[in-house]
Amino acid sequence: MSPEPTTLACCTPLGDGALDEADAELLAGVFKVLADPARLRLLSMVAAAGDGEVCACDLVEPIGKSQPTVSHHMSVLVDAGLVTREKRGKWAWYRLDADRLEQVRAALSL
Amino acid sequence: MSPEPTTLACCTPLGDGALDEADAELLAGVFKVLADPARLRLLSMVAAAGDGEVCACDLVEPIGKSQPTVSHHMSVLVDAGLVTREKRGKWAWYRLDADRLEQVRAALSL
DNA sequence: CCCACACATCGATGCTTGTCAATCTATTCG
DNA sequence: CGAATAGATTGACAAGCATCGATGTGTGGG
Repeated sequence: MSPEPTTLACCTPLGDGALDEADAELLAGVFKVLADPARLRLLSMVAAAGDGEVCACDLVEPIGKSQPTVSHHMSVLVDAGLVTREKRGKWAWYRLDADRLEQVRAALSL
Repeated sequence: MSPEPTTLACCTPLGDGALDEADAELLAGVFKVLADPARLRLLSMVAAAGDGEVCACDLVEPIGKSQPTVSHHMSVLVDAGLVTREKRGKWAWYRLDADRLEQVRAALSL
């Protein structure tokens, strides 16, 4: 999707006066990632993974979407820094980045 | 916009196992509202209002968008329950719904 | 009563993006 | 090496949406 890996942490909280255009764009980018039901379900599945990680092969069938679509969504989540991907052998394993999620949560503080 | 005022509170937190399709749709709807820079800036301006409320007339110029566009965005925020609108005379006054925002924040908990 | 003003609504338009089929890449195993 | 499998990438298409100009609606002042 976006070439830039959204390195910027994220975000002046809403409460800190009015956001400038740059901050708003950055924060909106994170919410754009969360603004899709399939992506939210995938994220929650990663978050709920028993041993902290989940294989891509276990995501396709329960989500009811095609493999390319799931791969696409996972890439978006990775680019946003919300999950990490590790390829082991033929499989891709995903882990939640809890700190990143906490950052986003903090951005909604007043 | 949407006829339904999004009455549903919002949301099983991400941590509570995998979200079902309905919850995901609902939660994604809230994030969709937040996934626009202009809307985030407007929301932050309402949140930062000195006396707790802000007039629509004070939003158009600083945001750099047309009056219809601002009106549209504010309606979306109202429909999402994030702000309330009160018309007094010729003017529309907006207030932040902090509880609602807190609900959204809580949805990102693990 | 009429005009000016604040805001909402409508219609049209261009861009973004979720989705899938087809294909490509990489890894494992005989 | 060659076949099979997991996953990523590409291309195409449709749907959604941000945006604006034009217009509609309601309010207050003269």
